Amino acid sequence: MILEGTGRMSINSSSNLLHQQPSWTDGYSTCNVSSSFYGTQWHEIHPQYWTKFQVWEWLQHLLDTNQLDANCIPFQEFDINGEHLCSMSLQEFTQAAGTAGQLLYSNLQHLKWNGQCGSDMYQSHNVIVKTEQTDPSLMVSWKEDNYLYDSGYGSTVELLDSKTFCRAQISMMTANHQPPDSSDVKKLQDHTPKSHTKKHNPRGTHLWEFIRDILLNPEKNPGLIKWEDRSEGVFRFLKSEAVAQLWGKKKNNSSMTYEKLSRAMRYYYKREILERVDGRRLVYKFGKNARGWRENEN
DNA sequence: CCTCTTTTTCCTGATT
DNA sequence: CAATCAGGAAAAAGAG
Repeated sequence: MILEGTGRMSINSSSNLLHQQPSWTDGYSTCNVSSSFYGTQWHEIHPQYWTKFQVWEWLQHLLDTNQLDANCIPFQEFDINGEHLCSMSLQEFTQAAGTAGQLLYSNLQHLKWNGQCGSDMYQSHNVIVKTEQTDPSLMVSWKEDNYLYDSGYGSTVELLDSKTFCRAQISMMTANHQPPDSSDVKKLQDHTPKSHTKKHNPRGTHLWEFIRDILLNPEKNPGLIKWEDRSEGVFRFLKSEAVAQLWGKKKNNSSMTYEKLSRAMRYYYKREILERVDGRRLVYKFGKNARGWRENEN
């Protein structure tokens, strides 16, 4: 049902299978169950919007759930907000947190792309809780993606099960959440800039953000889009139809095409989210109203 | 149910 | 020629 599967496109799964997990932020809106307990917290909004404090909450949470020693993670190294955090590469994480960097990076990537999963997961708060620590297997699963992206010419997007991983993650997250008194968490529940609810869509479900995040995740970007000029925000679609398929998958619309996606992109010109780059096909440039794409943006 | 914004569809025509 | 680019129009989707 959810699958497109219409044999319209060939499934050339033979070529290099690349990982792709396009649906970041998917579950944030629906995962508000715990807000009644703790107020808005780091796990309720996209990492991109975390405050410095929420970044720490997240770090603390990882320490807790993984039963790590506090000195495993140099908090000082993470005196940064979510936007900055999201822009960090695996190398930077490793550099900042040593071996734990791997874990941090993996977890963050998962959060970025998977959000908090469906609300249904959260319901199981105290029911399912399979008490799975972050054992090696789970760590590995985080590193794998939930989707296999086949970048073959036919641009077929094949999705494998993602709920599995979400479930694993949620169970991990909830496992250690005993009653709502858990130490640190509740002390600061006000830090979330609820203000993101300003206009529309507080989370990142917009097309330009989707594009931006593909760009920002080189590890997960199998040559779909490439920076032409990183500092200027100029980028180029390498596989236009493949990106469109990915976008379509995210929107559960199997008939998305680059033709249609590009129309939406063109609407961004007027809003200055994108700037026109003429003469060059498949090339776009982030405009002044696009946020979060710069390397050192704050 | 209504309003406003964003995205999707479709289309005609121009460019590359 | 096939892909893109350009926008106008209008419908569909989402968020409030």
